[in-house]
Order: sequence, then structure tokens, then C-alpha cells
Amino acid sequence: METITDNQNVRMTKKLEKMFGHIDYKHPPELCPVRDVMSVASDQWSILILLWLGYFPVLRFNKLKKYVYGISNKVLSQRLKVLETDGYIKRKAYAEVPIRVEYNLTTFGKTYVERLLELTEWMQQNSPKVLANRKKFGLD
Amino acid sequence: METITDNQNVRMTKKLEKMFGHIDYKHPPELCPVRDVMSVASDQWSILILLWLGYFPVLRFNKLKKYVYGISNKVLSQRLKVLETDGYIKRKAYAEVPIRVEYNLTTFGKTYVERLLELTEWMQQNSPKVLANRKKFGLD
DNA sequence: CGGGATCCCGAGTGATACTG
DNA sequence: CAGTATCACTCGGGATCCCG
Repeated sequence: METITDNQNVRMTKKLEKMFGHIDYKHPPELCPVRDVMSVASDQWSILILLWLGYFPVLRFNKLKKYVYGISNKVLSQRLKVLETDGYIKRKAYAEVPIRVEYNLTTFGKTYVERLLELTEWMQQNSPKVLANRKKFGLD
Repeated sequence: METITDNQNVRMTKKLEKMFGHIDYKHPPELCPVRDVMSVASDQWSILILLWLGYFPVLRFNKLKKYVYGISNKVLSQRLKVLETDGYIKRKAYAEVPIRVEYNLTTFGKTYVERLLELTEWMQQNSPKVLANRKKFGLD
């Protein structure tokens, strides 16, 4: 598991070649939507929001704020707005008193969370290794 | 491809359950290393740096700065430092005149870039959809 | 001359208070 | 309850400077 085979390297290079047609540095940023889309979806708060919305089928503003520990009102509402306009989540407001607002993943959002989970699983498994790296660093 | 089967939903929920033992909101952040590790590795600049280092076996500071279009000296050097201490990349300095510094992925970093590629591939394929969502939003 | 470090400034963020 | 308003503050961008 520590080593990477040549086959894996070849596959990686192929994928990277396809990728870099799109995030190529010669493209002015306004012609490179991938980076733009990526910056929204890979934001640390957005990731946590999406994961929690994957876990619970539906969540309200203050519940979400409680789960996404440490997020502020301002950032939460801003991220929710962006995630909604980008099509990952849906917002439903009920004209009750007090008002009730429910957020949930769209179908599109669910497919993204599936992918996201692969990555966060890796992080969960490897975070001890990273912490060990941090400790070790500078000692040798 | 548009719809998500019940089976997929079940798998997702299982993974999320495993996950949320670790990013649970009841955990104080200092006991939640996953979020900490994640915030480094999912940073938008770090992602681009790692992808380019996946594409080229080795890169020097100014080359990297050119490819990671738009990054500043300060942020680049700071991200490189963090990525090094976390074990994703390695830095080699040659005492020449002028000085030469080379960065490359570690084996650990390569395994991460493999995972990262799965995600960025998704973004590449779906960014048109996101852009369409943005345009459509507010019209209905 | 390459690889940063430093400094200054503006945009974004966090904490709290407040409102429809 | 679901957000906005306010304000102090941090962080990133950009230019410049420095050191080997």
C-alpha cells in the first residue's frame, strides 16, 4: 500500500493530461470555469455543510449551524446561498411564525457528496499519518 | 446517471456514519484532526499545487508560480511549507548561484493526488452543469 | 538571478447584537 | 427562527526588498 505501481503512475498521468487542458495556466481565469467551480465546492465550510446534508435528509439553519461546528451566521448563510445557486442544495421556506427554512441536497448535490466522501474517507484514514509527519518534521 | 439508486443511498449513509464519528460537532475542534488535515489538503491553492506536482515529476518555485496561475509569492511559499510539514511534498535546495529549489510529491502525496484527481475529474465534467445552474437560478 | 521575506493595504471573516 | 448589521480583526494580494 505504501508503494505506487508504474501502472498507477501511467493512469495518473493520463488523467492529469486531460485535466490540464482545462486548468492550464495559459487560460485566463475567466475562461477557466473549472477552477471557479472547484473553489466553491472545495471550500472547507462548504464541504462540511454538504457532508452533513448528506447525512441528514433535511436540515434547518440553526441545526446546520450547530453541526458545522464553529461556522458563523454570516458565512453559513453566504455559503448556503452559493451552494444553492450552483445547484448543490435546495432551500424551502415555510411562511410560518416563526419562519421555518429547510435545506436539502439536490440530486446533483448527492452525486457530488458521493465523490466528496471518497476523499474525506481518505483523509479520515490518513490524518494520523499527517499528524505524525508534522511531529517528525524538522527533527531529521 | 441522473438518478441515485437506493443502494447508493445506503452505501453513502454507511460511509457518512463512519465519518461523523470523527467530525462530530460534539467534538471540540482540537480533538478533531480530520477537519484540520482536511482544511490544509482541500485548500484551493494547495489543490492546484499538488495537481501540477502530479503532472510534472519536479518543479521549481517560479515554474510552480507560473503554472498555479494567479498565486502570490507569499501564499505559494506558505502553502509549500505547510504541504511539506504535512508530508505531501518534499523540498530540495541546492546551494548554487543562483539558488535552485526543487519540489516534488512524496509517495504519500501521490496517493493523495490520486484521490484528488477523482474529485477534480468530476468537477471538470460537471462544471458546465454548474454554470448552467447559475444562469438558470432566479429565473423560475 | 532565483527563492523567498517583509510591508502595506483592502477584502473577507468572526462574534455579537439586532430585526422581520 | 433565519437570517442581516455592525465592527474589530485576520488573511490574502501586490509590490518591494533581501540574501546567497
